[in-house]
Amino acid sequence: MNAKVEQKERTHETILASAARLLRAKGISGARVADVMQGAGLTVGGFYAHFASKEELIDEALRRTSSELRQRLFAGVEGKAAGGVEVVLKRYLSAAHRDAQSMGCPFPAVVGEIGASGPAHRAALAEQVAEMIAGLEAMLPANRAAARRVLALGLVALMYGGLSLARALQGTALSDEFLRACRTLGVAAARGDFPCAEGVRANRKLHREGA
Amino acid sequence: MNAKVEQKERTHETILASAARLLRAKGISGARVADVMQGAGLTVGGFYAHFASKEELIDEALRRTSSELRQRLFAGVEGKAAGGVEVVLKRYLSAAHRDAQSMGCPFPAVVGEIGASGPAHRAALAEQVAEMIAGLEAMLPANRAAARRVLALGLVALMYGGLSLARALQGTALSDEFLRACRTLGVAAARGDFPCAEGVRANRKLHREGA
DNA sequence: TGTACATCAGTGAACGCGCGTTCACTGATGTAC
DNA sequence: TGTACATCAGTGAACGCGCGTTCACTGATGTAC
Repeated sequence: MNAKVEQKERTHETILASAARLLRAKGISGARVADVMQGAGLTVGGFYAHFASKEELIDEALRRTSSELRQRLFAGVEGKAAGGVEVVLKRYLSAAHRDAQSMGCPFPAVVGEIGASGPAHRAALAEQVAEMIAGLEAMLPANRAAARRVLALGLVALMYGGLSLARALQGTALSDEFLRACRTLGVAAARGDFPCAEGVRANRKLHREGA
Repeated sequence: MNAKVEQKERTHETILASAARLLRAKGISGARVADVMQGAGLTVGGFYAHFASKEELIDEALRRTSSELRQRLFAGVEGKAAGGVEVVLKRYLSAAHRDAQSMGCPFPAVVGEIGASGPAHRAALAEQVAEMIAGLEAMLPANRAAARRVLALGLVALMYGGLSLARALQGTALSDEFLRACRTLGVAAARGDFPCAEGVRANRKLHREGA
C-alpha cells in the first residue's frame, strides 16, 4: 500500500505544479482542468481522484504559487537588512518577472477575476495577500508601526498594479515604463519615513474635509 | 429613412451602455452577448446588426467607460489647481468607487484578462491607460518633466492596484485598509518633488548594480 | 509460497450546459411610380 | 394620394464548440488465506 500512496502523492504534486503554471499564465478560467491534466501527462478523467473540484485545485494552487513567490522574493533579504525592500522591488518589478508569466506572482492573473466573479476564491486570496504584506512590513525600517503597515500596503498595491499593467501592456512602450516608474516610486517611498508621516497628515486633512 | 437611422443609433447607444455596465462589473468574459442584449431590452440575434463581433463591442465599451471615468475623475480639478491630485486620489480610492462596480473604472475588471489572454484588447487598453497617465501628468506641479511622468505612471499603478485589490478583497478588513493606505501613499508621493528626485537617484544606483 | 480476490489510480467517452455566432423569418418604415 | 415593392432592425431558434463533471471500465498493486 505504501508505494501506491507515495505514487499518488507524487501525482497530486505533479497536477498541482501543472495547475500552478497555468494559473499564473492564464488565470483561473484559463487554467482548464483538461489542460492542467495534460500538462501533468495525464487524462482528464483522473482529476477527481485528486481534487474534489476545480475550485479546490485553484485554491490550493493559489496558496502554493503565492508562497513560492514569497520565498523567491524575500530570499536572502529577510529581516531588516538595509536595502531589503529595494531588492524586493527590483526583483518584483523586473522585466524577467513580467515575462516569465508561468512562474512568479499569481496575483495579476487572479485578482481581477476574483473581483469580478464573486466570493469564490476571496478567502484564499486574502490570506496570501496578508502574508505578502506581513513579509514586506517585517523588512521595513523600524518606523512607527502604523506608518510601516501603511507603507507595506501601499507597496503591495504599487507592485501588484505595476506588474499587472506591465503584463497587460506587454510589447508596448508603456510596459517597461511602468516597471521602471513603480520601482522608482517604491524605492522613494521606502526611504526614510517622511512620505508616510507627511502623507498620513495630508490624508487626515482630506478626510476631515468630507467623504 | 432618417427616423430609422436615428432609432438605430439610439439602440446602438443602449447596447453600448449595457455593455459598459457589464464590462465594469464582470469583466470581458463576464459581459456575455446575451446578457448585454437583455440589459438593453433586446434579444441576442439583433446584436450583429450593431457590432461585427463581441471583440468590437468590448473595445468600444472600454474606450467609452475609460473616457467617462476620466471626465468624472478630473471634473472641476483640471489644469494645475493646487491639490488637484489629492482630490483625484480621494475620488478614485473611495469606498463608493470600489462598491459601484458597474460604474467607474473599467481597468480592474479588464487588465488581468488582457494580460492573461493575449493581445486581443491590448491596443485599446494601452490607449486608455495613456490618456489616464496624461490626465494626471497635466495636473502635477511643474517639476522636471521626467519626474512628473514617473510620478504619473506610479500613481496610475498605485490607484489601479489599490482599487483592484480592494475590490477583490471586498468584505474583508484588508479592503478598506488598501484604499486608505494607497490614498496616503499617493498623496505623500504627489507632495513636493523629493520622492521622485530621491527615488530616481536610488533606482539608478540599483540599476548600476546589475540587471 | 502461491492463488484468488479487493482496491483504486488512471483512461476515454459521454453528458449537460453555456456561450458566440448564424440564419430564416417578420413587420414596421420608407421609396417608386 | 394611393398602391406595390424594397429595406432592414429585431426575433427566436439552432449550430458548433468548449468546459466541468460523471461514469463504466482496466490493469497494476496490494491483501487474505
